[in-house]
Amino acid sequence: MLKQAMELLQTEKAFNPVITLLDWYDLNRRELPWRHAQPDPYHVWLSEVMLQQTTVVAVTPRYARFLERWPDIQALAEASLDDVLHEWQGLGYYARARNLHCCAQHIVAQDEGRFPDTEKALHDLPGVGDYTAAAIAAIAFGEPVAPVDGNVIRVISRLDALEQIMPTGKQVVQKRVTRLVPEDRPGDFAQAMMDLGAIVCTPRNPKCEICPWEEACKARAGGDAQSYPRKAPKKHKPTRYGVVFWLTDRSGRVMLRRREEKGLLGGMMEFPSTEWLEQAQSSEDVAFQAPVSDVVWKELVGPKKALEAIAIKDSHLF
DNA sequence: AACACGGGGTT
DNA sequence: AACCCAGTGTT
Repeated sequence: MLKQAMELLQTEKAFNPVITLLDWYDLNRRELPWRHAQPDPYHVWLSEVMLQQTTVVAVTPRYARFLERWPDIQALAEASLDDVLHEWQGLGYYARARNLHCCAQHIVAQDEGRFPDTEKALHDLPGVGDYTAAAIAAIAFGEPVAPVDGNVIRVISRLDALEQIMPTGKQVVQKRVTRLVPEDRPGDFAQAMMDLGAIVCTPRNPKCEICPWEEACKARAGGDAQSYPRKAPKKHKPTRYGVVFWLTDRSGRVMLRRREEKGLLGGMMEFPSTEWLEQAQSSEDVAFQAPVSDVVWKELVGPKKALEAIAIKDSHLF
């Protein structure tokens, strides 16, 4: 039929964003430790949780160590929470490690070790939200769903020049990207979207010249891709200042204290410090808050950088 | 909708 | 020094 031939011709010529993206992904496929042809759900789960708010560079060596120590979910379930938290040390968001351990025990005990295999079931796990449930479902089980993270929000906002304020308008992105998911390669599509956002469609100075979607991108056409996604003005977070105390005894041991069980870094050890206020305190106020008073405190001038590192000046952290 | 939760990066 | 980045859970 002539009509069919015309349609075929058109589909061949028309720009197909999904095909174009998957071709780009296949050409640039990065070999990462958590990439496999037949991904182990446990591996995908661990990598996705570890990658929450954490860079690939930071995750790569830690992921390898973690799997070496606990190669499967049974092994993780048998580990002590303390060991898991120590293995997680330095990665931040320690609730992730607690949830991981809790999930492992639950799955091994209640479900005979059978890993939840649908987006819906995955979402019930503590520490697995919208993004991670969709990511595991697509990558490990081939379910045609689309994880939406910051990368995907950025890529889709630019593709369609969405004026919705993000992340409030995340639903619009979710619907749009879900329509794009190819039935045959949902996992590759998910990873390709995130790679595109991480490598090409970056928050600042996006590399539009090498983007597989350049000709389709509305924001690019408008000449200001970087201004997407639209965002609400952020609240001011004032810097807070404090002093950390470094106290050693004759054998060189350093004084630590344990934080409250609830709240930030609950139950973990820290250096004694003053309150954290928006204005630097007087030396009298600092001395009053010192853990011991019958010593002569010396201000560390040389290693001040180290002190700053310990103090973590970032206002919203302390 | 706003905030808490740690770590990293760029300007 | 100031700013940006951004999943999950709680409120």
